[in-house]
Amino acid sequence: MTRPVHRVAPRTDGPIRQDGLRAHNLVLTFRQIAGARDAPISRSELAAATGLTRPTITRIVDELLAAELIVEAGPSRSGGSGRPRVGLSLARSGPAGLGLDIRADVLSACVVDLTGTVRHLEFADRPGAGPEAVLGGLAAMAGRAVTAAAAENLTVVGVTLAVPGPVRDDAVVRLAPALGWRDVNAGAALSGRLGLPVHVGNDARLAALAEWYAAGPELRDFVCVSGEFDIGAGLVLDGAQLDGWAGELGHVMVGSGGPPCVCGATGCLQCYAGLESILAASGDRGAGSPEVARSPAVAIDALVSAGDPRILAALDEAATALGIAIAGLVNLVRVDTVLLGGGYALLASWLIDGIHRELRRRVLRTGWSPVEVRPAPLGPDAAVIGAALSAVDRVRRDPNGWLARLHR
Amino acid sequence: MTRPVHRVAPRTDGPIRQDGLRAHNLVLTFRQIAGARDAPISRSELAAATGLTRPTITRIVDELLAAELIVEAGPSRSGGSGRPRVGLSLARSGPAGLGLDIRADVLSACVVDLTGTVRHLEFADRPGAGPEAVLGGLAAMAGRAVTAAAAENLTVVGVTLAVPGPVRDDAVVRLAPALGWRDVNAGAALSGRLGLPVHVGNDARLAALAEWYAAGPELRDFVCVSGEFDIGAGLVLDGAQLDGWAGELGHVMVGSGGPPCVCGATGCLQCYAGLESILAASGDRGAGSPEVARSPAVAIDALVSAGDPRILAALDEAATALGIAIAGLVNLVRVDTVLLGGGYALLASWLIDGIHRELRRRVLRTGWSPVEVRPAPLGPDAAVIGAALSAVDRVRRDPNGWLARLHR
DNA sequence: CCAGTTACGTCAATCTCTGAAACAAATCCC
DNA sequence: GGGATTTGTTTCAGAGATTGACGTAACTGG
Repeated sequence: MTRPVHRVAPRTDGPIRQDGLRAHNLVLTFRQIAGARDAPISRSELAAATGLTRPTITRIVDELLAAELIVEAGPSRSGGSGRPRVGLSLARSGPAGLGLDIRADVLSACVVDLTGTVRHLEFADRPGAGPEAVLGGLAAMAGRAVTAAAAENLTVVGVTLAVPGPVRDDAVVRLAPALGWRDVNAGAALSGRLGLPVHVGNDARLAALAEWYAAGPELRDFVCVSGEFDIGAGLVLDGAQLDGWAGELGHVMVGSGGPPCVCGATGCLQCYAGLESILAASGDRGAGSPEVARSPAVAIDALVSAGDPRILAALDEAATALGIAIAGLVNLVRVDTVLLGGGYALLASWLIDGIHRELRRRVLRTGWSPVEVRPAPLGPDAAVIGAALSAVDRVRRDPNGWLARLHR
Repeated sequence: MTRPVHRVAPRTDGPIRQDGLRAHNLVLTFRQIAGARDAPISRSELAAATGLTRPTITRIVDELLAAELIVEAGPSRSGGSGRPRVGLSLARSGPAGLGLDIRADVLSACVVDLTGTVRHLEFADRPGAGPEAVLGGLAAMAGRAVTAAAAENLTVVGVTLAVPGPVRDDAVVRLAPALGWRDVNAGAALSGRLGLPVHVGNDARLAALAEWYAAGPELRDFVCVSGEFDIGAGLVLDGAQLDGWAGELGHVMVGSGGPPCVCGATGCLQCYAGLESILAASGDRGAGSPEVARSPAVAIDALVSAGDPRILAALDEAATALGIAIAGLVNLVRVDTVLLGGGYALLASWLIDGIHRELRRRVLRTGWSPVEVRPAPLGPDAAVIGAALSAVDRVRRDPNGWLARLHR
């Protein structure tokens, strides 16, 4: 029986030589182990799942064990007779990823190990001034996180910073209106301070990665809509995240007229369904205050609990706008699930019906294959966690790099 | 120097054995030859491009020559001294693909060879009645095309039918309002009559494939918007077509109110920018008549030439609507080129400015990386040609299947 | 306690590519 | 015409990887 995994097949570009073959099969085996997640997988099962023979699996497993990328669990058998199978699973020590995130009023840092488990999660107030101060704060947090990781036998192999906005070359923040950043080379700045490779990624994309890990392999085709001020959509399609996906959902047109968006156009989704816009539409009460800035979703939730009728109307309007934008997305991309992430996770119960209504109206496909809309379990922390996962994911995708490090 | 190719890397899912290695390197070499297109490539260049050694290339090339998948061109050298290099290029006989398309009032069939050259293109009136009559007409055309291909030493290895609408399992037409079809298993029906594997694909997707071939390897990230009544968008991203891309652009919302669309909602792009809608908006003159049905784009063009002011207004409105929808798409997917295909190719000069205007307004990215909009060279025939290409593409992607056929 | 069963490890055989070298072929340049 | 140059073919030994067969380990059930 083939076990489900996130992605089995390594991509081999270029010629394969004998050693390339070896590397390929090692990656294949490793991913199978990673895909097994909670349930440790035995050597025989690996042989069946990968199509390799048992001797080959033995050799590869030995190599992975020597590198301490995987560990042998105690003998665990499902029932039959015979020698019990030895479970193999990812090591909980060794390589780790460090994620950083900048939210409205708070910085966060997160360390995950190879298994995707969160081992460290820390928050700090966000320094108000320009990029320099923020990057300094992030670097300090990152330093603390690296030592905390080392104390648990974890080696941080890479850092990823999540930012709300488009990114160029995995390093330069093109434009992040929520931060007031424009063409900031955050990758180089942090990399210089930390002495580690730093990638910069879009927060919605990274949030989708975290939700994907958390949800398990059944979730193969979905978007995760998230954001506080900007609205982004992370995509997983056919069990993979897509290079070339921009996901700037916030600037999809959902209505005519209205106030101009930061982008200059009118009718952008953000102006109807951004959390700040929802607050403003509900009567502007408290918008701009510190506690609202810290978490506008909580502020909205509080208003709802207080029974404010205007916030319900604003949420309804936001749901319609989100529904229209998501309908456009779902018409273009064949996903079967929509996760409401970030701040929307908290507000999902007031949004889902309205979104569903628009999807049913505007997406032909819902007639024969329904689209599910549900809150994303990780909520606002998804982006940091996703950033950390993306950093360690490089080892997961190609463990040969980690092996090479040991042979030196 | 590495030559540009559409996609160099074969995707190898599953384990690689020693013989798999051999197959992999053969595919690699074959694709390099296919990618060279017009300019034949020599064995030495292949060695340099693939990273394999010359003896290995010699062996692989011998195998491909024996299978008659490639041919040696006359000695062609670029200038230096020494023995002239022998150019290798794809054979113009051997495997071929057959494409079928159903347009408003006309059926078409097309045969392309391995090189992607159109070797046969035929049109026929579309029988009016239900799916059965249409499929019968297609089967008859397909039969003629297969014999015509055989006369030129071509073996049709697969058939693809293009339909305007979503398709399930490469075989069943989910819904094609323009044809009045719903859940028609066209794949099984045609396959039964022809005795060949028949796949069914979305016309916009296949049109994008054809335009991609025609444009050459520089075009790596684009959408091709096309359609007569329905509007679809085919996508090529990062040099590959995407499984999971639906591309139903026609039902993206671009305005509020207006008449209800066939999908039930209001404000769909199709209602503003469908060719029939443009005609209707211009004063409904001749809409529904046979010559308009045969080619609404030609009818529109004729009105423009006649200096009708209302058609210009309708085109301007259509351009704005297209611009809004395409802006939404471009916000989600990082493409740098938009091709106006199908009927829009003919009308491009009256549409491009309006589309550009909306893109500049609504797509953040245009500030630093401009998006080009231009007519698609193949126009309305792109879908049939793309269908034929997609059929022969299976051999191009994995020539080992064709080799195995010979060894039997 | 022993047979049956399943899991895992070891060994020679086989396959493919590499690298070097020698060689043949075809052209350019002097 | 002869030398230089580049391309393509052939040969050989060698390395690396997988396979297939056999042997060993460990547990269940009677």
